Amino acid sequence: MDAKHSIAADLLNWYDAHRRDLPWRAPPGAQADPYRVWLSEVMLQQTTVATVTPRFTAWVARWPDIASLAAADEAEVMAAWAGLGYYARARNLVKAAKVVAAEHGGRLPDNEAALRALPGLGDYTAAAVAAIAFGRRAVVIDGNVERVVARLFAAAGKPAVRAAAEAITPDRRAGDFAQAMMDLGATICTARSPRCMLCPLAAACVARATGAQESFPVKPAKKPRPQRFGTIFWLQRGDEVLLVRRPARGLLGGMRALPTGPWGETRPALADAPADADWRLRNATVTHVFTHFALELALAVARWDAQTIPVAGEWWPVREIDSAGLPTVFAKAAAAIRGE
DNA sequence: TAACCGTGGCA
DNA sequence: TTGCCAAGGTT
Repeated sequence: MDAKHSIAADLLNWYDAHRRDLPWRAPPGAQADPYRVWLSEVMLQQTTVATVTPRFTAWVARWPDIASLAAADEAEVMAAWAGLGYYARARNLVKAAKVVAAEHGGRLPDNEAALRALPGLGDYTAAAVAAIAFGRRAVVIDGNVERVVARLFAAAGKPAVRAAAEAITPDRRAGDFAQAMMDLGATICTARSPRCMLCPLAAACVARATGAQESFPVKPAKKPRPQRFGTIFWLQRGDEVLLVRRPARGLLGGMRALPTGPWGETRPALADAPADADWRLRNATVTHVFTHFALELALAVARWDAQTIPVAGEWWPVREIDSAGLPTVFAKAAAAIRGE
């Protein structure tokens, strides 16, 4: 057995003894449900296992298979995703479920290329589903694999990492191999302070040999995060507050929301209010950090006494605001206004 | 290619 | 407190 086969064998042996028990994983040797594998992979995109686990369980209780998801009410789906972030994932889940229902007989395609063509499945997710759900040999590269492989071979740059990952991916048990790499990356070969003393691959690790494990993978410098400002408009009629639906694309796309003016580089006042009302600006502000900018929101509050609705939207019971499926930034604003 | 796209936990 | 980090994808 050569060195590269030995890596896969050693890793799989470690996996058989130390694999994490996760709700989307089938018991050892059993066939995984492709829908659950797909759903978990999408939920786990840039999202921790701890965050995903309860959301996954609730999701499959509500939409247990692809057919139910393809027929789901999109507003309910978006509300169910609220708080998880990267909301295009939820929109693409429904889109892909409809494609699978209409064009694939209701079953996920069982090969990487066809999976890759579905919305929301990129190189990583298509490979992961092909390997984990269908036992295909696929080169699965996520952040964990990139880190593990970069350290194992002191590989710098994505092409070098991919070549190395391709070389060590076994023909058999490719799905277990991928999950083993991810478990190793999540529990042993961590980004900070890796536990090399516990690593089943330590003897083969090039970076470890020179003490350079924390220098891999090589990360590009990050750009500064700009500051933006905006105003949230809380319009209350009796015990209800005005909620709107954000545009289908872009930031928080398709999500229920509190009305807000545009977010710019200077502090706005009461421009772009959804109604001509007696707006009062609160002293407190709400801050929220997105991936690529930080936001400071002023809070404007007014009453609305007419029976009409000033803009396209809905009156929502304030007492039930937590069930509206608001993204976190709006949930924060609602909590701040109600708490005062 | 690089910008855009969320959130919560942790050192 | 601030920045980093987590099973990435789309345009």
